[in-house]
Amino acid sequence: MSVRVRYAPSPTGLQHIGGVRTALFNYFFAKSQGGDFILRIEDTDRERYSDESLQDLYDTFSWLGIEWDEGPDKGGEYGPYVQSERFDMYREYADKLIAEGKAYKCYCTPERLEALRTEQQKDKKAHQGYDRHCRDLTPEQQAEYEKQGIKPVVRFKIPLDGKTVFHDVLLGDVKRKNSDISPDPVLLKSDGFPTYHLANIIDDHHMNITHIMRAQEWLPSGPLHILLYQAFEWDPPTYCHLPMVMGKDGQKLSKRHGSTSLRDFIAKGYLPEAIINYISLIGWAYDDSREFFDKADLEKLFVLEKLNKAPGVFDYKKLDWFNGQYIRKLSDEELKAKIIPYLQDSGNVDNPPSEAQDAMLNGLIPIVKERLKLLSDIVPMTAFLFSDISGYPAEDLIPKKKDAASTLEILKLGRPLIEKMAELGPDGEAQDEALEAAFKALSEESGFKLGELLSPLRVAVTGSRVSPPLFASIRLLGLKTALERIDEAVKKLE
RNA sequence: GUCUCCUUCGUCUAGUGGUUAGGACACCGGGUUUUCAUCCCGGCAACAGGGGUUCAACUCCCCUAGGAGAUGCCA
Repeated sequence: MSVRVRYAPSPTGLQHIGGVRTALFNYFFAKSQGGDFILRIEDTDRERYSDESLQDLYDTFSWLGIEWDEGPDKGGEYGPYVQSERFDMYREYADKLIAEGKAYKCYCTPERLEALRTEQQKDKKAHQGYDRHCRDLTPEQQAEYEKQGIKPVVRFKIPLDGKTVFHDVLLGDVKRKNSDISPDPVLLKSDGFPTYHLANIIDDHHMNITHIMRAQEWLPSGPLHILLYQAFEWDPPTYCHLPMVMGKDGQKLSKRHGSTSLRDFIAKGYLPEAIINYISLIGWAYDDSREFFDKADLEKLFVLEKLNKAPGVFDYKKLDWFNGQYIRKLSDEELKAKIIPYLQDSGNVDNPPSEAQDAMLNGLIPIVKERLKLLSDIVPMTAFLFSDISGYPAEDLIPKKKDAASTLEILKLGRPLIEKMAELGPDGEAQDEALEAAFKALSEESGFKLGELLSPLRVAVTGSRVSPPLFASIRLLGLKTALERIDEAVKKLE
């Protein structure tokens, strides 16, 4: 039987690292096995549902370049792939369970359940959860509740004794006493919608899903799901509970740890290649040394056997490092295309870029490429080219161990060389080398170190002690503006 | 509280009875460099603890401790 796996997100929020990791692992497993990857929308929570999250799902995966073989937008022979469109099915199966005595209607109000829960928490009762109040209602009692117009939920009868075991590819056999399983979970809500547990089992069965790969937070639901498969007399799929992704403090990754939604990562300028590569390495490793994998590699190399059991901490710094690596692998043209939107958003470049701006961009790419970690870094890194920089403190102009007077001297010494840069050679590396030679000569002649000579000029031109290479920056800025800035620096010191 | 899962450098990990316990990120130092970054070199740093099993345990078993997750008409 060929492998069929699914990613089944609920459109109640933005796609986040954890969900995407689960999707990726499912996808890579399917592809490595020559199987199919299916997308199913689990929109049974109509209170938290939002169109925006649904759109975000599509946007995120299209950005990642991950495609499913079957899904709402693609079709397929097992559709519909949206649970709200499979509504009737769930009701029928719930009724079937009731008829067979495997489930029952419960008329308890949310208020009663809430009160029950707080009381249990207060008393630290050994067993928490529903007290099975309605499990054995007489027909008369049921009729009474019905008469009151209470809309019941349908609950599953968890066996009172015995135990349930299921096999997990990663974890082995997971055993649990039935008395420890959440007492009689809700299958059908009072609004007629199924809960995750019911819909999930029914759909996975009908969609012929062979492997369930989901985060370990679902592990406690495993026995319940097995019991449900047994109740329907269906064969359960193979389970594999993936280690969870944690924040720095070891808790489940969440917003307070930093960005978690892919939308945030995209906005900051992470590349899909970096995200895919890094995320795939949380809880999975190929061998003892290889760490670069692209999508195609993982489609071939991913194996369940290499999965780790322990949860992994999401390391933003390592992701940054990967991103820098992937930025450097980009061609100048590719990087330029990716950077333009950031410059446009900041208002520094027109849409589309003017001819002059385009030329400037071409010159910019080579000098920023190995300095970028995030694409968005381009904005602060090049701010001096687009806006006034005169706000820097005068002290910044003064090199270490020097004073204002000698700095003034340095600026006056350096200015003529800059002014004549065009005469030293054509724009580009040749000019850089000639200028550098000129400054080295000046250094020997004047006794100032090369760094001491260039630092004040750098600050004068860029407003910062840290910048892209000075000479190239001056060419991009324009010689005229650069000289004006040097003159302003001189005034600042005087 | 109860149940379940987990436990190798700060972090991600390699390791399947005999290794100087390897790699990467981070960090620290050095080199290249007009600053920064890149790049190169070097360093730091781990088998949670205690019992077994065995000639031999990071590797197998048990206990303890710690961590996490679940305990919803959310998924």
